[in-house]
Amino acid sequence: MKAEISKVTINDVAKAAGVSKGTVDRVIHNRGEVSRKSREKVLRVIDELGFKPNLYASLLASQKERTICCIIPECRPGEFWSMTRKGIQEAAAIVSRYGVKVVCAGFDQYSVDSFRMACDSVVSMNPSGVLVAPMFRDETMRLADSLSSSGIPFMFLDSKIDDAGYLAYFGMPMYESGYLCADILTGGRNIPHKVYVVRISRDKTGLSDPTAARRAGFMDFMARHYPETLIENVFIDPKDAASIYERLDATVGREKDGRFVVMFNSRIHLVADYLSVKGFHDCRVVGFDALERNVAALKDGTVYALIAQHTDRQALDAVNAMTDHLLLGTPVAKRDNFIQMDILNRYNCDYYL
Amino acid sequence: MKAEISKVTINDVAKAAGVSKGTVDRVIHNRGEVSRKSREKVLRVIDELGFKPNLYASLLASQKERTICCIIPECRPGEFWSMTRKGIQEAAAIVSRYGVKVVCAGFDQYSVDSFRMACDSVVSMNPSGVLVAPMFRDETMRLADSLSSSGIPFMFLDSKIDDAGYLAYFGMPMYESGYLCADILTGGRNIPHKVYVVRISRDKTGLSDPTAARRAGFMDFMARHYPETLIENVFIDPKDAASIYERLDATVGREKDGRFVVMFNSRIHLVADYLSVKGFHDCRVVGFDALERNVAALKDGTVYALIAQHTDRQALDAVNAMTDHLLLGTPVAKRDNFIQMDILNRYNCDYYL
DNA sequence: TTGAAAGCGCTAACAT
DNA sequence: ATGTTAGCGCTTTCAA
Repeated sequence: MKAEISKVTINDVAKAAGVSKGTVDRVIHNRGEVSRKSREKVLRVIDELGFKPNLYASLLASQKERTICCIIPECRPGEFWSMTRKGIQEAAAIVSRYGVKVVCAGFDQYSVDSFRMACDSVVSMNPSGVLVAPMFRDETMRLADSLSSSGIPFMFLDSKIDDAGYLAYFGMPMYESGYLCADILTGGRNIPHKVYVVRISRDKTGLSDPTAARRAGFMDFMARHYPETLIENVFIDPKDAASIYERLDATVGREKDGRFVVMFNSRIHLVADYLSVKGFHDCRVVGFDALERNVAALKDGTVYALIAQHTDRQALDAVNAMTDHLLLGTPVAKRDNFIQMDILNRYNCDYYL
Repeated sequence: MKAEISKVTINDVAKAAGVSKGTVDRVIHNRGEVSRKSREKVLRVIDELGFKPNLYASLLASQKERTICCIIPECRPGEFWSMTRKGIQEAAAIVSRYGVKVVCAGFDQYSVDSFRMACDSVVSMNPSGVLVAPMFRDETMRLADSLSSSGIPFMFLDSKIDDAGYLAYFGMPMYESGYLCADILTGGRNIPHKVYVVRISRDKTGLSDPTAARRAGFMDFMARHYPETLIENVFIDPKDAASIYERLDATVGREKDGRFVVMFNSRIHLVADYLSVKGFHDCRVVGFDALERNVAALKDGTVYALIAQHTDRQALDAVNAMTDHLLLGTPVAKRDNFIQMDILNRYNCDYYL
């Protein structure tokens, strides 16, 4: 939202160009009905005088309303997506003053059907712009096509699909975050004998795994710097607490040479719970995202570090960018907006939001 | 800037309360001339209808201009304060649309006189609000008194003076940043035999040292976790390159047991230059702030980590908060706004801004 | 193709 | 103490 308030008004322009306000307005919004001659003259005068329309007067007069739809996973308080939702809320409050409404269409991140339904409902609303967390590739492509053909701009949040014609992307550089994670996990210790990568077992196939790139970055770092270190995957089901303990007991629990554990999603607190209950204190544990439960584990020393991102700010930026685009017709400043990766430990986490 | 756009207008309120727009307006801005009875009625109706004045219509109509003055050190590109200035610029562009002007009064951060002059010039402008980096205690108190007695609100940036009646503070938690710094410096290595603290020698006395609290945090951490470690202060003059090398040669250069070096201001690049020229690669170096030259040293491996803060965002937040306060009369959301401390290493610095 | 005029919601000067 | 009215800069009919 960069438009400068300018002292030059549409009246000044009209006078200087020898036409009426109406004509100037028609030129500004190129809605035709203007002779080439007047058009050129007005354009020249606008340039000479440095006229910038007053956005607020414009909004006041037009009383136009726009709607931005967000297609975002549903979640419970404290879960990953709640931060994003918070950012969207905040943004909604701000842009409401420009006559822009923000509405969310939620979906179950483990259900293609629910994603499809969310997409359909959004398309049927004929929104001015769309923000979407593209959890399912094919359905996202369908959505993208549908929106594109209606001339509705859309942006990706958190992850992206490159060959969809998105207006902008806001998210973390995933591969690099895995690389960073490996550095932190291994930094300043003896060479780890083995690293446990705890993963969520997904029963459905066809789900796009948003952390795949992160895992790749991690593996590349390890292969390069610690080729001798063993990597063992441990699959758990987040909904089945008992089985988590079982699985971890059979793996991490048996380790004798110093426990190194990572997770690439936001659920490291599951591991922290286990370690804490078992009284394992000699571990090096690194995870992602500053969920309350993760930060608690950071503070009590069970987790060594978290790699976090301000998804709320990310969402806010996205909504703002979309609003700018809608109101000002601004071509977005940057197409791929990579958020910074924040390293959190027990000493700086208190000041993280 | 949270005000919701509301469908209820001042006309609706006037009608419902059985008075005129003028009276409603008087009540809203409590500029007297209203009978108790009308006043109460209007207030009740406002509450019932949930009326929120349309800020833009209001701004449009009143054509009022306000000025925020910033008293900030002068600096060259790439230096610490240039980030802050950037944030102020950005904020200025945004709030200009609310008819708020932002002007900067610069000063030489090593000269009390120049600070005093900046303060005086600001006071004489009779600004609507003031942002100040309180580098000199006594002069800042003078400024605070003067502003307070004129009813001009002011905020502190970067550091603060507790017993001045500031409206808000935006900055880093300095003590904690020193603690964090010590943790990073010592983390995952053998116990350091000695740590070199490189400091700027200031010839003038009476300067408030903004990094004193940070140093205290650092020392406390060391005393607690590494009581055996020696701490040696090395004073350098940033303007005298030759003497820097001399001083470092005589200290850091002679170290045999692994070199640990920190600086508490933004000039760690001076040390990095030295180490790099000398070809010392076995060092653990930690500094502050993501200046270009510091980040360069981070990337080439000379510096191990930087603790950084987004002073641009900080400044932007401050200007926004002041604007809100001026326009909406909002009591600031938080008085002490501690910015997060960002840990930068070679793997995440590319995405830092 | 163009101009004139009536607002949008609010402020402020002027009446009463 | 209160109502009336003329704008603020722009959009949008409606005529011409």
